[in-house]
Amino acid sequence: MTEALLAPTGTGSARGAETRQRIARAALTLFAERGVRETTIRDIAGALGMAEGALYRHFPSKDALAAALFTENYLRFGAELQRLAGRTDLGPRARLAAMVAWFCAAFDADAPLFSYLLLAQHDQLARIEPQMQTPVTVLSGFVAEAQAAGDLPAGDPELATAAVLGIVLQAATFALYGRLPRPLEPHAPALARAAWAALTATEDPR
Amino acid sequence: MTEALLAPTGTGSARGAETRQRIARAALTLFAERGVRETTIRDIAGALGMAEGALYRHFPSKDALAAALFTENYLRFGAELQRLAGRTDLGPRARLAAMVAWFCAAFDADAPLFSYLLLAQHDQLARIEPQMQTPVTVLSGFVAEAQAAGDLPAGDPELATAAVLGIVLQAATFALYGRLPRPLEPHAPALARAAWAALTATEDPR
Amino acid sequence: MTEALLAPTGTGSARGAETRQRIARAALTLFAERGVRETTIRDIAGALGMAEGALYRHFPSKDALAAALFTENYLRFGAELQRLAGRTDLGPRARLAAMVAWFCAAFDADAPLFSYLLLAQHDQLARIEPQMQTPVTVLSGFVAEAQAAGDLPAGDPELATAAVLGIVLQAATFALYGRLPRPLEPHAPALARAAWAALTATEDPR
Amino acid sequence: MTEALLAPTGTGSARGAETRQRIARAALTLFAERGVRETTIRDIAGALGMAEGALYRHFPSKDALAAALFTENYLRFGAELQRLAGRTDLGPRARLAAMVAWFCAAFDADAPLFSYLLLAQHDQLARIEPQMQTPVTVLSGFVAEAQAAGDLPAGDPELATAAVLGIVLQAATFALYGRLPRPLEPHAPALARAAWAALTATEDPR
DNA sequence: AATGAATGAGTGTTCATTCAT
DNA sequence: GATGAATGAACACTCATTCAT
Repeated sequence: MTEALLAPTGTGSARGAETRQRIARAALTLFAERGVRETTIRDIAGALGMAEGALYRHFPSKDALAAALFTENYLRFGAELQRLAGRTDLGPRARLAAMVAWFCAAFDADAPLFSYLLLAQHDQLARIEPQMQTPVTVLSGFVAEAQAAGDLPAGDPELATAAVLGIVLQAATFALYGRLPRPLEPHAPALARAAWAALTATEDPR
Repeated sequence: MTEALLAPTGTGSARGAETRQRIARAALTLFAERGVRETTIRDIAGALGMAEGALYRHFPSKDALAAALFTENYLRFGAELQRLAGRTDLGPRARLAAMVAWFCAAFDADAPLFSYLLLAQHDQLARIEPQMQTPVTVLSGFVAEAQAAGDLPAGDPELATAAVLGIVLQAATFALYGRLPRPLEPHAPALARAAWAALTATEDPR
Repeated sequence: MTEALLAPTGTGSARGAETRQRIARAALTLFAERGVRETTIRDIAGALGMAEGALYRHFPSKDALAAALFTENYLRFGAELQRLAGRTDLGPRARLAAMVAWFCAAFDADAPLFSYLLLAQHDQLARIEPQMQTPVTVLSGFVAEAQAAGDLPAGDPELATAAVLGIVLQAATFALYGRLPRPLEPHAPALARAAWAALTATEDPR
Repeated sequence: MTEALLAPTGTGSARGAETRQRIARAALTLFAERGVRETTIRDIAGALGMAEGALYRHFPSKDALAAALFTENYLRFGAELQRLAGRTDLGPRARLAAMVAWFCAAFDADAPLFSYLLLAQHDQLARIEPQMQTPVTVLSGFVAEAQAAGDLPAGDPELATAAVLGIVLQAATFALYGRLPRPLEPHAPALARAAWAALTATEDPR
């Protein structure tokens, strides 16, 4: 998961590509920890033990670094999730469980990346083209289709999407703040159960 | 809800208190919209039509303003929520529904405040003393007690808390980004249903 | 001449306007001496004994300062010259002499300004709208009209304009480098004579 | 004219000398277009399709390159001009005409070089030793001698030199900015006439 | 109380130059 | 000889904060 952090946009020299990866990694960690704005180029360079100016050989600006970090990985997350959402060999509940488990595994594999992409609020979202496939649109599409197919009770698909996404992301947030123990994946079955229950909740019994 | 934005810490002059309120309101709106770091004192002063230096008559620093805005309202949110959580005259499901509805109403009444307190990630959280009653601790306490009392199936109370909080906060996030229509309160019953379902979800049927 | 250096675009406070003038003057001197690019904000602030950041309250950027310094004064030069070019009560030779004398006086009154506007090569010229009246267009118009009216022998008006302008500006350049003594105005009659002779030069006598 | 751009100071390898020439040419073009300060080593290297570090095999620093480019060619210009000024077989007017024509031809042959040497303002001038023969000193010497010999009316020789130089250089400037069509050489006779007229202008007729 | 000019410590970025490969 | 990554000292600009008025 980590090796794909930043697509090889650069020169191609082995030295250069490796350095670019190191910069991306250090930046991501700091961005996730304190936010993009509160992370300085000096911080990143310091964490790597290199001069500030050196970073600019590998990406044109801090903004561009933050954007590349976001866009590329966000879309990759979307694609990976779509692969699970499209498993028509599985029933809807199993697909949902697979997606929930994927979120947990992604968090465990790279918490800073997960946090940067899914838990922080950026203006980076503005750079996402409306037709692109993101984790949110994949989840939303899955719910809408399942409702249309009668696999889920009718309801507002966005509200249902919010419920599923919220359950998963808030668990990750709790893990990040230490309210939940890591890794998150052991909790995946319970979270999937909760998510499915939320999706299938109907009128109050009276 | 709005009048209590910032407790009257100052001199006591009516004019002064009013000005302090106006500053708090303008700051909150900008903090919620763009974040604390990306809001300058000049921005706040400009929004109010006053000089930058004047703000320092009413609070000692930008950080102190951000902290006061957070702490006081966060704890007030906790207290208001606790009032609902403690309604032992109601059953657990009704209490949960009341809390979910309260979240929705709070969002509708003051979205910038809601966003600043509950959707943004700050270091402000670090200023909260561990024993203080916050929205999160109230919710967590409610879930733990209900599980202990047998009103909810046994399970990890933090995971269950995350589910409820996530459902509510992600709905608010969607509303903020325009994925859900406002106001949020009409969605409260559906959200409460989803939250209750998530709390009561048990083993996979086999 | 100097008081008009920078039109009062700013706040209006007496303090502020005066400081703006001091900044404009210091910047102009340094820009004329070493060029815009090789003058740093630190240089200007240092020459004034103030902090660098202070300059930014009075103009938005170094480029904007250089542009304002140029445009406003360049157009003012054009207007003052046009006043002389339009003195139809005088014959063409007298008008030319008046314009040459004006150039000399302008140089003597404010050599840095003269140098910045007329002797340096900037991209600032690009900011001048084509229809605006500049020293060059005024001179060119005068020559073209005089040729059309038969007051000057026919010929390429631009070439003739270049001759007059060159005579005056090169004298100023020599004065700047110490090849000619200052002030320049005592040389005005001789320069006017040379300019008139250049304008009226016709075919080689043979 | 171009081959002499930069004297072979280097190792002596044919390849090396050729590369040095290519660097000098690319640097000169950029220096003339935008100025020394606003041209980066990267720009030059980029224009040549070579790496930045490679340039340092051929000259010790950017400043040294700019200085060599200036000094050598400036003195060569002086020498070429002196050859014409010394043509005692010709009368003074013919010699002046030859020098004016030479300026025009030099501009047409290599406008970037002409511009860099004669139209831009550098500190490079400071590196010229006072006794060296430059275009300016040659012209000045010619005028002074002609005045002393009675070939020209008495007058301030520097003022007269400024007139001649100004006529020629301003015409080149106009050609550079597109106010005059290129090539310049067809204008040489008219410019020579104007220059001679300026040199021979005497008292106002009364 | 209020104003807004001034300060000073940063911030992102540039670039001539060096140097390991 | 050539490459391009790395350095380090600027540079233009920002902004929380102070202070004379």
